[in-house]
Amino acid sequence: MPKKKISIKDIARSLGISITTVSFILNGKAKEKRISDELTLKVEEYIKHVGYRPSHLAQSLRLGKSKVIVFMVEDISNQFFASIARKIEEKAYKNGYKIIYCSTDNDPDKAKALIDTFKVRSVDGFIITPTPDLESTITELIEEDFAVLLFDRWIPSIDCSYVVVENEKSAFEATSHLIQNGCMNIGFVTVASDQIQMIDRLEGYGKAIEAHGQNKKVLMLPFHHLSENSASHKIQQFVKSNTDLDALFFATNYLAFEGLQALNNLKKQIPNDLLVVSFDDHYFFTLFQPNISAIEQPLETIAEKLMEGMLKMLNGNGDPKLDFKIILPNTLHIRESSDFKKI
Amino acid sequence: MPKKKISIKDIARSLGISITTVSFILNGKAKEKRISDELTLKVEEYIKHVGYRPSHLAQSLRLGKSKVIVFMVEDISNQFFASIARKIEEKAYKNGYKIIYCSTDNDPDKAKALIDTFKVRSVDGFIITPTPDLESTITELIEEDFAVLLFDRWIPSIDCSYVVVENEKSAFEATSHLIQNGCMNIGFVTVASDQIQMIDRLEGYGKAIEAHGQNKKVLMLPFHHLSENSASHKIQQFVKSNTDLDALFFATNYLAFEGLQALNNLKKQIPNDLLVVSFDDHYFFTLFQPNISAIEQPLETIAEKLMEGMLKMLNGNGDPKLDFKIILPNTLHIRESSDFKKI
DNA sequence: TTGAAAGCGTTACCAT
DNA sequence: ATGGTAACGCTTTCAA
Repeated sequence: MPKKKISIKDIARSLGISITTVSFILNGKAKEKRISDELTLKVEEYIKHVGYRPSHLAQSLRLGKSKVIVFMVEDISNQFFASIARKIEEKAYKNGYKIIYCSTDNDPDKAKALIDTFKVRSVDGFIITPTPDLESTITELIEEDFAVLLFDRWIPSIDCSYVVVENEKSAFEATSHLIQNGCMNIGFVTVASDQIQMIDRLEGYGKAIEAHGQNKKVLMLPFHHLSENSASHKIQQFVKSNTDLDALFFATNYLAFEGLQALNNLKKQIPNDLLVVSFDDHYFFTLFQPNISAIEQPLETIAEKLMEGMLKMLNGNGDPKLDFKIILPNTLHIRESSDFKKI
Repeated sequence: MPKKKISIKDIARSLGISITTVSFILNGKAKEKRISDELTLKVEEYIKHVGYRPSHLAQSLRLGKSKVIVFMVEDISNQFFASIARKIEEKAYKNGYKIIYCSTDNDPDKAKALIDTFKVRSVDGFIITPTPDLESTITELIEEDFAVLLFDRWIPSIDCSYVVVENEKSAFEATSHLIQNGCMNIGFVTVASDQIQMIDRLEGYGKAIEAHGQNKKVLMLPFHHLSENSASHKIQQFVKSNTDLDALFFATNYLAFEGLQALNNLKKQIPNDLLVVSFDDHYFFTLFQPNISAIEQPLETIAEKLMEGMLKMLNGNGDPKLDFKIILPNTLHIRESSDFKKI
């Protein structure tokens, strides 16, 4: 027997008072509206007694705000996104927001369809890792007064708030670190993608290489079908055909995993034959023997900033088009894979 | 300039017809209600023209269904749960459902608070990995006619649909496999928890050990504060103080990770010094050298069954208390860590 | 074949 | 100090 759902009206009727009064008390406006303490107390007790809970649905409809934030990422099962999801969740709930997630697979059509679904006036804000070709969709979103916050990557051509990390700088640092450790031929393994964070990482690598008068050796893996371990094969080819390679810098951790597989197949020793560094630290890198050097993104801070920005936009005191653009520094963890002294 | 939100009323007014007619056409009841093809077409075109989208909020309020499912797990950043989340998402969206996620950290109070939050009539169903002490809360949920589906673990004392895997059987198999490979002293590493799936795994291990007249060697790690690498330390102690140990069976993959760390610190060779098997396969296990044998849960099938069950309950033709109890088989992947022939 | 109106549960303006 | 009521956007019964 379903517990009978009780509404404000029921309360009002039972207590012989009006809906308005109950509503005022519920919303803490008892004092302001000068409702007697006596009645207030009586109502509050009754409410607790019958276990009344207001309907968020009705409130949302009435107030035009749903207290729902969409968290749209490339793939929620990716450790990086899942970790952020975990951290954001807490902060959101603490502020009375719920989070709906969805994955785009970096497919623009899917992303657009998803955004379209959510635009149907039932969400307040969007936290998005934009796929390519999303400029107009996002611009529309902003014009329609949704709170929009990009992260992981941003879109240079539009004016939209974001939270990202220093991709170029960290890639530059990591590459320089390899060079300082004596590497003369550093290969960079990345995916063929016009995602800005990938371009920035490549850029950082390139600048460091050029600054030392070395030559760039870049392996661009096709973006799709990476999962079939063709990636590992391709990396093997790359290493075999570039016999003078003395280091490998992976643009993401999943590329590094494939790469480690490849190096293992080739019986290459790390760091004796090749030094290794990867973007995106992972629990696994410290478990692996030897430990793999990696650039750690500040997950906690990213999540914090994300919620901070979102809440600011949502509670938008005044400025609706708040300019919230955050670029966070990373941490390079130098481990055994790129430093003989650590071995 | 926010695009003006357009409602059924606007459409009706613009076209000089009634709201009812528009609603009927929108809901595909034009034929049934015998509205002229002419008018139907006109309305449909107008709707497309102005880009009208119905308000889910208002529909939900009216229909008493929100098309939202809560996915409540122990920790959404855990690879296992994140993977299921990813797979469920797709199926849900395809059926017009949205998914709100939340993590309990296996804390009953948190779980209760979360459920309480969602009960506020704005969700249709719950997919839950129950924490301890949740019997009454879940029973209530069911009584209040929410669709409830447990997974990963279930609650023996209450009658509630679930999707789980054959924990005991697989643990039995894995243990037997170790015994067949000559192990005489198999240690079982688990967490001190009364989660049924953990108990079942221990049970499976125990039965296999007993069936061969061997002795049980169980290490129960405290459930909380596992992250500080005390777990690894404790496993080291365990291995050191049980010198005759010739195999380790980990009840979950994160325990295995800690264990591998520990074995590495102790300079133990796998499989020469110790064979290793773990519950819950992980990408990492095939990357690690040597590859680690593991029991793989059928993620895809779990997600499939979860959505299948959920949809059945939600569209509940007749039976509201549908008895949807699924127990899925796992796959034991025998790899180098437990089989000398594979090396 | 179409329309009026009630009702879902709120909030907030305007009365009293 | 408290109450009546419109409105949020939709579905559906009943009437015409």
